[in-house]
Amino acid sequence: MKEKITTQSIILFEKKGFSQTSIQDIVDVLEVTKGTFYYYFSSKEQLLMDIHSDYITNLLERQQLILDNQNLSQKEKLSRTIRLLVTDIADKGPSARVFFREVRHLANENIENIKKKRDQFRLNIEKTVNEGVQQGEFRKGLRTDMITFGILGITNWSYQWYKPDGEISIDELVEIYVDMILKGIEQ
Amino acid sequence: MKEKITTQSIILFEKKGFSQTSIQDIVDVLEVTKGTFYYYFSSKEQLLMDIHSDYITNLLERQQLILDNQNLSQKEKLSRTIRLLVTDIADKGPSARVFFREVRHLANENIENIKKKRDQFRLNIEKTVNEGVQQGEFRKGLRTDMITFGILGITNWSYQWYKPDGEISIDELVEIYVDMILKGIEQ
Amino acid sequence: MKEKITTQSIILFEKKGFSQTSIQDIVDVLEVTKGTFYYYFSSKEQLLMDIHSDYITNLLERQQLILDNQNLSQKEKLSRTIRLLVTDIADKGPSARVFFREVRHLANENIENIKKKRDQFRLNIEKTVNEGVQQGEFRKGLRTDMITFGILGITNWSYQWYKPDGEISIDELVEIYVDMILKGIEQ
Amino acid sequence: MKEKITTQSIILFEKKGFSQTSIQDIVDVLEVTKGTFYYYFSSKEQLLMDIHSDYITNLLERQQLILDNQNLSQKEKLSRTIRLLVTDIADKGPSARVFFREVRHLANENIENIKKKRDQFRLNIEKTVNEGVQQGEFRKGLRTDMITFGILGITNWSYQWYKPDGEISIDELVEIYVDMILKGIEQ
DNA sequence: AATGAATGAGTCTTCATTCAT
DNA sequence: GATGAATGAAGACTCATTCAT
Repeated sequence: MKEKITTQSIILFEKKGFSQTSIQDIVDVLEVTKGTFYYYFSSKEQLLMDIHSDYITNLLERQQLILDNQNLSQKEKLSRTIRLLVTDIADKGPSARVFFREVRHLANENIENIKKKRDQFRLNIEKTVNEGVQQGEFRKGLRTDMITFGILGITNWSYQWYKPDGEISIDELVEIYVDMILKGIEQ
Repeated sequence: MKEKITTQSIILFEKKGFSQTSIQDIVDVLEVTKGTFYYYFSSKEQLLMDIHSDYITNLLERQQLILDNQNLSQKEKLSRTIRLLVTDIADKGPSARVFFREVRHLANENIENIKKKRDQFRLNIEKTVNEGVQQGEFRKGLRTDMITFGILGITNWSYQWYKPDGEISIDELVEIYVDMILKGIEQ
Repeated sequence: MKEKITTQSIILFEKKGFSQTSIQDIVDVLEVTKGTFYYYFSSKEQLLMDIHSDYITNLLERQQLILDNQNLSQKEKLSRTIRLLVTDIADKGPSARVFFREVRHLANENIENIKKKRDQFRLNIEKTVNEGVQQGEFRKGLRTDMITFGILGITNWSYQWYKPDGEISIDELVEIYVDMILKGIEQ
Repeated sequence: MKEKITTQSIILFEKKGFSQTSIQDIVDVLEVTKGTFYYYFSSKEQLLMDIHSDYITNLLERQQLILDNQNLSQKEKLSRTIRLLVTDIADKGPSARVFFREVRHLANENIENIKKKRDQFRLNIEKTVNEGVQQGEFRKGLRTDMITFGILGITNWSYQWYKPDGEISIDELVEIYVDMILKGIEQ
């Protein structure tokens, strides 16, 4: 039941936004009562926290798998990280969108842990770019921190406009963005 | 008074979010009463509509000035458009952030006009890139629609993380992003 | 309206207790809506605070009138204070009972001011007894602080059992208690 | 387990009040579940009833022991009854406080039996005073019913203010009150 | 003897909105 | 132009209670 609530909440939060989704909305779909919700979650915010925490934790784990692979060039690592983010639109679209949109609704105590992991993910990308620079794969003199924000901008913004049933496939999109980004920073 | 309400609302919407800001919050700061608010605006959503409308209209106008300049190459037009977007963070930060974050709260009737202008802005960029391709400034075979979303991703995402009092200036940031984007798509 | 809400609340708090009385109960009787309640009071506890504050402030004022009268002996001052408390059962029964019963529901921030006045009232009695001892009206060696608690016990407890339409009048009760107390402590 | 629940409930009821204490609060401390509670008690009110019933039954028994002692004067009987009540603050503080404060939460059906015993306790005191009057220990013409309420006021009120770790001991307090009361009513 | 899941009615509170003045 | 009073619908959350296991 806890899982059913989480799943349903993600769908509703994505569709209507966190603020616009009431507990009643959630439990109505599941045909249970509000009491049930509060049996599993201490508050609406706690639920959002769980969603965020699950998502970023999983994302970080998958990023780590890429980084741990010693055989990959930095270009390849960066490509795969971009692919990771973009393919999540199709695979975990709602979770991902909720994750990127509703941070604001996490109060200070809760947000710290999430924010730390979020920063970790970003810093991992920055490190990859840095090493790419040192190893001559990317241009010298890049502001790698700003470049990293640029990369995240491209990928994360796609959560705003990408329609899974639109005219372009995820694979094509990944290719286009990888191409644009690598050309943008390589020697 | 109408202007004071708008200005104050933008500040509060940016700080706390649209949903989390009550009419009471707004009028409290201005030391007037809720009745006053409803004298000038028919609803909370109408106010948000006005803010969005003002912002996108102004943005479009300034974009048009760039596009109308016959002496500029497409690269230059694109650079200036990027500059336009990024400098707004510093100059119109709150408005811009409200614009990019709170679209969701506009109901269908209101959103059409805004959306049309928003799309227009994007299509203007796409057209610039297209012409750049035709004139040999940018690579052949680019999916210019996706590239455009990528460019917007880079610029708009900066509204999420840029701190005006941080270690990097707007001008430096513009330079970095123009460089990254142009390198990413030029011949 | 604010006054009507206060008056009605006192009646209901006395009859059913603070916890058992809902805002709905209060506004139902007045045939207004809950919104109205919250237009005048920021919370249920705030209302209780107001009730307590009004009561103790008024009680202190009337006590002060007695103490300021230079012509009275300490015995007389004490008699009049006892009369003050006991007659309030008839005159302000509900307020008084709410005051003596529902202190517990005031959270820490609110209670301080009330508590201070409450203590002031008690200390005023203690001072009267003390002076009575010094002037030879009351016995030497009395623990005047404990005696004061005893006096308050007698009077305040009457709020628990006294029935205005019972077989004994307030005036008779005052006489009995004044007699008992004075005999208990005089030379 | 039943006893553990009762003991723990008394502590919590005293600290937070009956209404403010949830079944969850009680079972949390005992590290059992709500089901367990309802295995032993049919309702929250039933539990409160049990607590009241236990307390007053025990109090009555101990009072009876005093009254049955043929060798005691009425003064002595009264003294011992006062001592009985006041020492309970130290010995059974929480139970006693719950008993004196939370009567209100007993609904009509339950309260009858308790009330009868409560009245019995009071009437036993009244009878002692009456006999004291007849035997010339106390003054003629006393309204013994009101005097009894006065005595109970003094003792019961001490449950409101007495701090076990304060500057006065129970024994001293008993002495002071016995003195005050006896002087107040004796020949 | 005890649990864990679920209920449902109720609680306080918020807030956009209306309207007579 | 602006106010102050009032509304009413909705929101998050609590909690005593039930019951199959």
